[in-house]
Amino acid sequence: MSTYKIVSDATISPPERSTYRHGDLRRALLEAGIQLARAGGPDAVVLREATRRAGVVPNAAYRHFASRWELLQAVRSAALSALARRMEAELARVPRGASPADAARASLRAIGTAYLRFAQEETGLFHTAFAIPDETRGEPIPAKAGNSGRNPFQLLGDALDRLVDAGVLPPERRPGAEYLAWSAVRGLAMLLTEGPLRRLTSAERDAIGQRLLDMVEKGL
Amino acid sequence: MSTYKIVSDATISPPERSTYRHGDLRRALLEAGIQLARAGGPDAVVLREATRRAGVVPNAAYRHFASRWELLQAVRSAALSALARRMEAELARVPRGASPADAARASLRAIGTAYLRFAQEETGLFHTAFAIPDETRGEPIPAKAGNSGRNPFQLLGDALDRLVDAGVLPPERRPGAEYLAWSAVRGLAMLLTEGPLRRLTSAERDAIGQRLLDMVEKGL
DNA sequence: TGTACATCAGTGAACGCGCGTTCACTGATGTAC
DNA sequence: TGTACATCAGTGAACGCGCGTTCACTGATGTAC
Repeated sequence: MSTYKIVSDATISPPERSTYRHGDLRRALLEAGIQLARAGGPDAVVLREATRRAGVVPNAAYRHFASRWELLQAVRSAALSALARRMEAELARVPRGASPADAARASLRAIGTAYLRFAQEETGLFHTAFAIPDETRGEPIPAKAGNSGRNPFQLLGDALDRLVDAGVLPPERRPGAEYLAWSAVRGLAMLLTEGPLRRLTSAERDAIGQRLLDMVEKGL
Repeated sequence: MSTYKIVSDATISPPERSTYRHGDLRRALLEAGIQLARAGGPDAVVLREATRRAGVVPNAAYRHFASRWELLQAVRSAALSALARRMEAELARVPRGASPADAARASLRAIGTAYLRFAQEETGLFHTAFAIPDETRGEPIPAKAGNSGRNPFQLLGDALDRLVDAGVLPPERRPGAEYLAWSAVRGLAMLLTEGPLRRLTSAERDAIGQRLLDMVEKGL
C-alpha cells in the first residue's frame, strides 16, 4: 500500500563491510528508516529492510532499538525536526523592515507555506510525522525540535502570539487558534498529497495554498 | 495498526448455514467489510476475515470480488454514501423561514457539521472513505451518492452555490472554494480523530468545530 | 608492555503468524426437452 | 410431469511471501592487573 513515489532500489548502498563491528549501526538503521519513510511513508519503515540496507542481520537491530515501533518513533522524530527546520528557514526570509503587523502576518504565512511545501516535497516524511502509529503502546514522544529548539507546533504558536502582540489578532481569539490554522493546512496537505488535488501543477498548488492561507488569515 | 476502537469479537455472527449455497454472499461479504472498516479503518478490511464472518471458505470471495481491492472499493463506496446521507439529514434541519442568505450559510454549516460528526462517530468508515487505496491500480471510482443522488463533495458544492446565489459569496471567489472548505474540515477531522485533539470532551469538540466553521465562513 | 577476561555488537537459525491468491474439485440449482 | 444436463457457487488444499521477534552463539574490543 505504498501510495508514494516508487524509488529504484538500484542505488541502495550495498552491505559492504570488512569489520565485524559495524561502527555506527544505530545511525545507519535510523538513516535507512528515514529513507524508507521518505519513499513510502510510515508503513514502509520495515525493520528487516532497514537492517538489509545497513548490511546487517535482521536481529542486529535489537541492540539499538527495542522494537520496530521504537525505530519508527525515531524516524518520526527526525521528520518533525526536518519540518521545524524548514519553517525556521522560511521565517528567516520574512523582511526585516516591515511593520510589526505585516511582519506577524508574514510569519504566519511562512509557517503555513513551509508546512505545505514540506508535505509536497517530502510526502513520505510528512505522513510519517503526522500519522499516529498506535499511540496505545507508548507515551507521547516529545516532538523533535529544529535549530531554534522549538517544534513545528510551537513555531506556529509563536507566530500567532506575534499576531496578537501586533494587534492583528484579538487576544480573545488566540486560545486554540493554532488548531484552526493547523487544521486548514493539514487538510489541504492531504488533498494535495493523496486527495483530488494530487494532479495539480506546482503553480496551481502554490496558488491554492496561498488562497488557503488568505482564508486562515481573514477567518481567524 | 488499528488506531480505532477495539470491538469485542464475541458478538460476531456465527457461521451457521445449512444450505450449500449461501444465498447472498456478496452482500454478506460487503457487510462484513463495512463492519471491519468501521472498527479498524481501511487496513482492517481483510478478505479472509470477511469470509470468516460470512461463514465461508476464503476463496469463495472470488466469486463476488476479483480481489481484496475490489471489496475495499465497495466498502469505500458504502462509506461515502453513509456520509452523504448524514449531510442530507443535517441539511433537512435547516429552518425554512430564514432569509436566502441565512439559509445558505446554514446549509454550508450543515455540511461541515455532518462531516465532522461523521468523522468522530464513524471514524473507521471516515478513514476508509478518504484514504486513497493505491489509486494506480484502478480508475477513480465514482463516489457513491446519498438519497438525493449527490455525493458529499457535490453537496458541498451545492451549498457554496447557494451562498453565491444569495449574494453572500462573491462569484469570483467561488471557483475552488470547495477545496478550501474541505481542507479545513478534513484537517480538523484528522486532529480530532487521530491527532492532539483526540482527548477532548464532546462539548469541546463541538465548540472547536463551530469555531472552525466560523473561520471558513468568514475567510472564504 | 603483556596477558586474562568481561563486555557486548553482530551472527545463524528458527518460530509462528496471517495474508492474498490459485488450482482442481463437488454439489445444488434451474432450464430444456 | 419427469429426466438430462449445463451452470456456477462454494470447498479443500496448498502456494509463497515477508514480517517481527526470540534463542543460543561467536568474535572483536578495551580495560584491569
